[in-house]
Amino acid sequence: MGAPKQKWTAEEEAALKAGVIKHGAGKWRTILKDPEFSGVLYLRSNVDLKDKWRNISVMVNGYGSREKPKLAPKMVHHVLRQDENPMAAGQTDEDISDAKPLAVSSGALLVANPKRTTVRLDNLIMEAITSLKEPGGSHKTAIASYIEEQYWPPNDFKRILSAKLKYLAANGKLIKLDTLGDVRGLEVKRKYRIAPTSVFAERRRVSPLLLEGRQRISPKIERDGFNMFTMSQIDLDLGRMRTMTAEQAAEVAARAVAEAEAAIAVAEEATREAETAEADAEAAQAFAETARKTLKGRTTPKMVEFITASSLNDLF
DNA sequence: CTAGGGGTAAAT
DNA sequence: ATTTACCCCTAG
Repeated sequence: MGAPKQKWTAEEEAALKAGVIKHGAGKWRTILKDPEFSGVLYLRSNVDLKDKWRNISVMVNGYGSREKPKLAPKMVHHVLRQDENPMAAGQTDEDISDAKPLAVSSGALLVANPKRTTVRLDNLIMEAITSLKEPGGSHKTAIASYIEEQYWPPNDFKRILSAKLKYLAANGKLIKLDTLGDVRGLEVKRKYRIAPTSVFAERRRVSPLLLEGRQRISPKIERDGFNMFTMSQIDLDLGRMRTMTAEQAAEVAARAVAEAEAAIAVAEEATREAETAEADAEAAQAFAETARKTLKGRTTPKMVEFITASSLNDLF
């Protein structure tokens, strides 16, 4: 029957949009095979992409290919920014009209369309972060720039953005890095990254062959010798943890995981031969590991369950 | 493979 | 009730 439902995540949507820009609407197989997107879209089929694109289009102007026009085409104030998209060049007219939903979608949504003005700034944020693909996450300013570039946000947008980021971070949808400092010259502090949503919910029907592509979590780091500075920081945090409530500790542990991932992402990006980057990433990972063990060892069953339920397992 | 038409059902 | 994800089918 139907389908148990797997809502499209913001990053999948972003990947789809990016794919359409890069390869054109309709080149779904191509988008899917593109290594740049296969990592995110590996559980979607070409038909899924097509249908999703259809849904997006429908959402934008009351009628896609389906749905009869009940309302006369309202002239949307052309708030649409004729942006300097890479697609302007040598595209067929078909491609241009096909790619329109993307442009209209966001631009119009944010400013013009009265009904959908409330449209998820959340999603824009997610899209920004995933599209920026900055290792370890993105700063508020980068996120703001991205959104401003792509859309036409209201003037008080930055204020709202700040509030929204704070809210999302408090809610666990985003993780704000702050205990880690620089990793190999790259600032990680105050970056926001998308929380590990345990995207590991496996799906039936997924061709095993497609899974080969990319392992979610990082390279084995096989150095020995830890960064002593970071280690003492870890000790400090662990010590503090013992005096916390279960919830607080769990939060810290969860964040530790996120930061370990961030550090690893940064380490992957920053020059491969860099020893210190790896050491830092490893230290962070070790911290998370230790945190997990410590927590497990001393907590109530309920707490262990919480931890397991959160994305800790994805990492280890 | 893609475009669409059309349908079901889960979420909201 | 609407939206949204997914399915299936057919014609190019």
